[in-house]
Amino acid sequence: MFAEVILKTSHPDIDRIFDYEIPMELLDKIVLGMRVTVPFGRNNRKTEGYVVGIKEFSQIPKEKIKEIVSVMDLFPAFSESSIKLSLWMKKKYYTTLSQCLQTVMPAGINLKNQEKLLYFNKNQEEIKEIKSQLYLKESRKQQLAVIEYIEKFGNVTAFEAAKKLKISASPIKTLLKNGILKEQTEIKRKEIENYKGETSLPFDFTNEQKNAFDTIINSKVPVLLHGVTGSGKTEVYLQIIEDVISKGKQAIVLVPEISLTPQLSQRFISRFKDRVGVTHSKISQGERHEIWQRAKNNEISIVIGPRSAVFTPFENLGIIIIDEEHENSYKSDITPKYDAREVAEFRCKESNAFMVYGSATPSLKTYKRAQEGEINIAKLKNRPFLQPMAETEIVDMRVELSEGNRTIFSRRLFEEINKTLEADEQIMLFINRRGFSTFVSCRKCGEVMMCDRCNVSYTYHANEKFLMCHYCGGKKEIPTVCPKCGSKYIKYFGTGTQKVEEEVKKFFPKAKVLRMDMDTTSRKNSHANILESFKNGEANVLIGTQMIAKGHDFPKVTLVGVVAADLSLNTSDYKGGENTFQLLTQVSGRAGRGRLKGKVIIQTYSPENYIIQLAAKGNYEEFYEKESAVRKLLNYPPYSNIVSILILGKNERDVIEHINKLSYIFASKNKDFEILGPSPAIISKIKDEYRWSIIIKGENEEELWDFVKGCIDELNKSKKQDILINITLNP
DNA sequence: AGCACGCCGACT
DNA sequence: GTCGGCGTGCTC
Repeated sequence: MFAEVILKTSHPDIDRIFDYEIPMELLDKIVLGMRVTVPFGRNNRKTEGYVVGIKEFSQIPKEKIKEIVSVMDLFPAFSESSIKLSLWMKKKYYTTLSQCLQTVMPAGINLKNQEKLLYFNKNQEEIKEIKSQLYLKESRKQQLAVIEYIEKFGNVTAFEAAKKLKISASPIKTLLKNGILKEQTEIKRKEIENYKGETSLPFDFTNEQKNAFDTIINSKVPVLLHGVTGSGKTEVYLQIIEDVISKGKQAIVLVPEISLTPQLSQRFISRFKDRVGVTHSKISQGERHEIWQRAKNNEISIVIGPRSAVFTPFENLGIIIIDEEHENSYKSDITPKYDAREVAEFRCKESNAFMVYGSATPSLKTYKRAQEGEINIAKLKNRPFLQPMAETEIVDMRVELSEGNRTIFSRRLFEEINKTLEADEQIMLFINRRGFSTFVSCRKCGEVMMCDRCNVSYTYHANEKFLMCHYCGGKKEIPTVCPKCGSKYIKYFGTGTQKVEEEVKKFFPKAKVLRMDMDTTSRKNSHANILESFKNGEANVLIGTQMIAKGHDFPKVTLVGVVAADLSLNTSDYKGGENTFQLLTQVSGRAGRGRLKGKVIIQTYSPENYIIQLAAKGNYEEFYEKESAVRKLLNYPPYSNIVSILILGKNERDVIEHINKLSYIFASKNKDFEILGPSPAIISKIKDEYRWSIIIKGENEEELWDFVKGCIDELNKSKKQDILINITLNP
């Protein structure tokens, strides 16, 4: 018998099947999905490999074929369906099959084998008794030796004990089988506690919810559940999952890491108790592996987690729900750069499962698909248990300036902060800053310096003193007066959380302020600590970035202030508008979550901007119409696909030389793709590495991908060693 | 990716 | 006459 093996070593040249003979003694152990060690290369170096096929005959000349050395685990690391998924990912995300298999494999699999230790499964008295029994039976002296070894040297692995005592694994296996010893991973896992709290019962559906439920369970294609915050999406999820698991199937719920709050998991746990497994970045590799195993063994039926949970190895998958569908975190930023939404659709199609996208502000891509009938849609427009959405007010900061207010707070916001503090209610001040790039705008008329060609803001380069469009690479002098109104108040825009904190302390000395951003949350758990102390009322003002916008419930917050909506609107990429709409809608949802009515104040230099106006009204449909018209006009996604190619290296001249070469290859082969650049990346240098990029737009994703891959392959032929090439689809 | 092979210039 | 540079090619 022969095994088809993919090697762990990930390089395009060796990312193919190698045939190995299965030795007699391993015949019964080697099955599809097993991790094995094989000799590879001239030196027969021991290499990790994955069995992706088993066959009786091999085409490879007999003298070339080597034997598998050993198996790495007791059970296969992946199934046939995950091999199929990996093959699909390889093609879709331009990586090696080896990388994809490793992504699909259980987290912490290496740990498990190395760290499994032997423990006594009986108390001291019982052990004493067992020892004396063993002593009487001469043939089991080896078992006795194992027990005495553990008593003397503490918990060791089975492998270690056998080696030290120069015995086989068999006596240890017998001890395990008879329940005298048990194996446990060294990483201390929390015992899976039986849920003792109250069981939450299903709510009665409103008509809208009932309709949504019916749409989902009758749909053969994904369903977009478009529901405002507080419209009861979660209850719909819960009851559909109930329905799915009652049929013996399983459910995966994906949420962005940031909104995976204890409240949310608690809602699932109190409904489904120990049928639920929750994963997130804070849990250990050991616990992750535990959840993976329990899912595989059908001990749990529901897994909630961030994007990697999409690989949960349920064998009878019934539904995948992707909450907050529009979030960027569903895209992996490391290779393979998979999109959990696409992986989910693939898995659902394969196993005939339901698929739900949930969002209050769907991505344009998903909404477009719904509009075109490619997927179905269900809407939830009412908030059955909550106050109506908070009242939203837009304040024109240009007027503030012209009337002599040069502070970062408008008079209206100032007034409302005072009122809220008086009433002993809470305030959230939100700085919707994204990334690092800064733009230049006129504080008198609101004019923003933009690249006409690409409809994105010019990025301000403080060191070199010029403006640059990072799409087409176009440069521009920084104007000294506003080209539109002639005012001299034209300058780069940047307000940070620290500045806001200083100002709050200056103007409202009595306020107790908490600040949450990258600086204050770097320490472990400080994120949760800050939110907790705000919730407990230890402060009355919380200042923060995106982090504070998502998912949290603060019943005492009645005022939300968006200090400068322009910050996320004028970013150097085409998604600025979409992101701003989503963020503003989300922060607005933070006000008035309890019994008190909320108020939202949005400060901006462009109050006439449709994004800000429609976000204030909560009018998604009109936002979609307007924004998608702009995208269509400028040939941006979802009406096209964009590939961004990034070239990195320590030597700037080499980087530029490579990007120019690539640019030449593109130009010489190009048919009808729009090619922008080369230009320095938005962040042109990170950790001493220079970064240049080229952007290509094309209508058909596959054609564009193939074209780019072909050109990159050609560049690779003459590539210097220390140059890295990074390509991303629709970044 | 690793690793050996192999063909040229700078040394003991 | 040998050591070591890294270009080329192969790995079941």
